[in-house]
Amino acid sequence: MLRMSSLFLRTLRDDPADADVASHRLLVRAGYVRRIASGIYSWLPLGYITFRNIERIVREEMDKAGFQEVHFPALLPREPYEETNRWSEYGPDLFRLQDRKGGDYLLGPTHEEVFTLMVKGEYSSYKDLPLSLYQIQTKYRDEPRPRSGIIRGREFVMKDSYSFDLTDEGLVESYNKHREAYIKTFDRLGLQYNIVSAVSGAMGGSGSEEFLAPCETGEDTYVLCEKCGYAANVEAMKTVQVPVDSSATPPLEVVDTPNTPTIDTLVGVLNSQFGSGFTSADTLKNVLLVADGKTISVLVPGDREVDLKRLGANLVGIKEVRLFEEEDFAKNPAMVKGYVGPQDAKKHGVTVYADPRVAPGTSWVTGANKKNCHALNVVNGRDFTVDHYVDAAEVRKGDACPSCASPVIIDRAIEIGHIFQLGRKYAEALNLTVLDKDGKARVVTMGSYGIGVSRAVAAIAEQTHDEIGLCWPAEVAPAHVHIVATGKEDAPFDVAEKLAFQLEAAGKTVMLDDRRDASPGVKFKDAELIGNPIIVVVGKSLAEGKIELRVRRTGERSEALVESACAEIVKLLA
RNA sequence: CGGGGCGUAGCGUAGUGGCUAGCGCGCCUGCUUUGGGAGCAGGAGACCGGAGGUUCGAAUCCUCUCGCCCCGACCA
Repeated sequence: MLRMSSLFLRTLRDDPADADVASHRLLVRAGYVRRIASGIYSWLPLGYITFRNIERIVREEMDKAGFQEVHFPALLPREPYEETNRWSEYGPDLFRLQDRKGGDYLLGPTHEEVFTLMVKGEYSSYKDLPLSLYQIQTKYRDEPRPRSGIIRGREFVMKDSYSFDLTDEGLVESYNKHREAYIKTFDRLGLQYNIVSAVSGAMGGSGSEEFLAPCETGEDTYVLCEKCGYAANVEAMKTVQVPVDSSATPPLEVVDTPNTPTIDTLVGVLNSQFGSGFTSADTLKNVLLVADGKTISVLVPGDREVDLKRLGANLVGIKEVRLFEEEDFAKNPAMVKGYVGPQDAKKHGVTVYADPRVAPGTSWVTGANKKNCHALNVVNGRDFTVDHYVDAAEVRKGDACPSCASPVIIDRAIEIGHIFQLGRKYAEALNLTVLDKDGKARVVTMGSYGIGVSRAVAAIAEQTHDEIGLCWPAEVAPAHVHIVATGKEDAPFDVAEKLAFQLEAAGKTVMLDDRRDASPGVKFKDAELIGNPIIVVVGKSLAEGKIELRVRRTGERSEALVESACAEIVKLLA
């Protein structure tokens, strides 16, 4: 039982000045967490109880699925990360440190290497597979900019699992088992979420889905089709390409368009000189970039920007992309800034990428590769060649759903889980093989699955809070029932305590406000701020042998006789 | 790393060259009060983020520095 009279808790009346998002503000105000450095938080009793409730649910669902828990150190040696190249590839986001002998260590940002090595050390037969291991561990990432309180910290707790299989089919099966376990976990946590297809990005691998909890303050943007349920991270959103018959398009024509280095100025001149009706969507934007040192161009319709994040995620085999700068133009005199067109790309050795919207047969106004000149009727496939199609244009609300063509919406969310089929990258790098039936060594294929445990505290707070405070689902709340005793007589305090014992005997957790010196108003405000699902008030109506029951979420109030109160409360919680 | 903002008591803040740094919340003591962040009286608590400088005099002006928050870049 948590007794408010002795609980290590001080609630704040004012919002902390450095907290912006609701979860951060309320978790601080209600005395759940305190910031100790940028992106690093301490958990106070209420916060830690809530945290452990979430951790418990995650653990239970992992165990039910047959995954086995292990525990690795957070402090790790450099070598394994050297072998997979991540000591250097992870860059400045990795917390590195040295021991007294000058040996390099790191604080684990994720644990693929050590899991792989552990399995390698123990298992060597296909008969031992499939296998799924998990741990719940503190992770460290020196984020360039920690933000939003608990949502993106530099120290956070994550449940990460890894599956090990002999075959690709086995991997899919393990992946699906995790997917099921995640659904059960997040359902129990009371989170609303969407499962969206994602690109696996820096980690490599193929199939990948994210569990996103929609909320205003989320930092992930995703696309959702309300009609058919298609959901995808913007990076992973596919654009359906519709080729066009161009046989009737007049031949390419170069025209003078003085002082039109931008799409806007170009459209203006086109409409004044070549009849009206031109819009930016009729023009072709030719964005030059340097990809791993080579010049590439990316074509998108003139009314859209190139989404560099999306492009980067979809460019296969390219590590680093940056925009052309002045000095790049200076080095490449054939590229006329503001008047670039794809017509001569081949000649200059420029690889041409195009968003699928720039479909074969479509006709455009684009640069003529000559200052103050543009070309009309430039047809894809006739006047220029696209080397690769890549989803690169910004995604907008109303774009066509790739599966049913209805307009999609765009929403924000917090990423609470990520599952993906890692494949053989780490097993290969660390030489994790098992002998198959024929006695031949075969590289194991892996899956990797994460749940942000500490982040889930914030995500639930974001989705469930209201104007007056936190508002937890029963299973994660610090207590199922928050009993407030009011008045200066002993009676309400005695009745409240008795009820608390009854509830505990019935398997419910209880927080009892037994403070003698706090006024009823303070107790009510605190109860609402702390956010336990049922608030019980023992006070005035005790004269008639009654107590008051309130449901925090709905604000519903009812009365119950003291004798039947426990049963009523248990019923309310069911 | 670029842009913006902010560091004054545990928390929220006022104070733009002049007396002993002010207020609210919280905390301590006493009395009163007990169904919506109570009232009165008394009290403790601040080297004004740090260093250097200008000045008769600096929380206040200048330089440097450290830290924090937000937007972007980056990252999952």
